[in-house]
Amino acid sequence: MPELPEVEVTRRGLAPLLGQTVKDVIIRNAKMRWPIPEHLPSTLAHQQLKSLERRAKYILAKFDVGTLLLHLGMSGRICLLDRNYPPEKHDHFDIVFDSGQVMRLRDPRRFGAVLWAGNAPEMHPLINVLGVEPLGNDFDAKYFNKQLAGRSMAIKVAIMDSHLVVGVGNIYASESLFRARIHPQTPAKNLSLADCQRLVDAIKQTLQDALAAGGSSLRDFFGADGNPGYFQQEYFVYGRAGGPCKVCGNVIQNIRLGQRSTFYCKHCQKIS
DNA sequence: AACGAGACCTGGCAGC
DNA sequence: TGCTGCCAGGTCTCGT
Repeated sequence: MPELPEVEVTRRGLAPLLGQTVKDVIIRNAKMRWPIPEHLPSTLAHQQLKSLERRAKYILAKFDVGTLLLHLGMSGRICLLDRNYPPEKHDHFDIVFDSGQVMRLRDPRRFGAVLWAGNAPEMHPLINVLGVEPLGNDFDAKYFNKQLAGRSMAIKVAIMDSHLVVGVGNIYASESLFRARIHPQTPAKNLSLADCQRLVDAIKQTLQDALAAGGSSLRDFFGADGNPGYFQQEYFVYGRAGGPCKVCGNVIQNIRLGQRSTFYCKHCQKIS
C-alpha cells in the first residue's frame, strides 16, 4: 500500500492501460479527502490514456484534455480487473477501458484522492509546494543540510515533511534513521553535513530496497482476487518495539514524534 | 516562518 | 459475544 515504493509499483502495474481509450467512468462514492469531480465521466469519455507518471505519492494519469491525480492516502489500493468483476464495499471509483479492463480504486478510510489538474499538473496547488524527489539527483547532502538549517524540529519529523523531501513515510523514516545511526529526536539543525550524507544515502537505499522487494510482488499485487500481496519486508526497527536490535541486541524503543509511532535503538542511534 | 495539534475515515485488535 | 478504546503505511488546515 501507500508508501512511495508501493505507489511506484502501482504506477508500473497500470502500464497495460497505456494507449487505451476510456469507455466509462464510475463514481460510486465521491466522498474522498476531497470530492471526486462530478465532471470526470463526461470529461474522460473517449479519451486515450497517454502516460502514467508519479510525483511524490501522487500518480498522474495524463490525457489530451488534462491530468488525473490519484492519491492512495493511508488505505488506498488500485487494482486492474476485468470489468465484470463485482465491486466491493470500499470500491469507490472505476475507469473502464475499451479492452474490458477496469482500473478500480479501493480505499476503506477514504483519505485518498481523485482530482482533476488540467494540462499543467505541476502547477496544481497540491503539487507545486512539494519538495524534491528522494531518488532524484536534487536530493543530496548539501541540499538537505541547507533545508534543515535553523529547524529545531526532530529529524524524524523533518524527513517526513513533504515540503523538504517527498515520499518518506512513517515506516521508512524510522528505518532510514536506523541505517544512518541517527536518533529520531535529534534536532534537525544539529545534523552535520556528514550526518546529512549518511541520512540521504540511507533514505535512498531504504526506498530502493523496498522498491526492489515490492516489484517482485507485482503479480500478486494485481492478482484477480485483488490480493495486495505486498512484500513482508524485514524491518530493522519498525513495529519491533520490545524486541532485540538486529545489530546490537538492545531493546528497540517506541516513542511518539509528530503524533506518529517512532522506533529506534538507543544504543545504535545517538543524538548529536 | 515554524511548529503542534486537530481533522478527515474505517477496520482490526487487545482487554474487559 | 459484545462493548470500548486504541492503533494504523498520509497530509492538509488552522491556531499560536
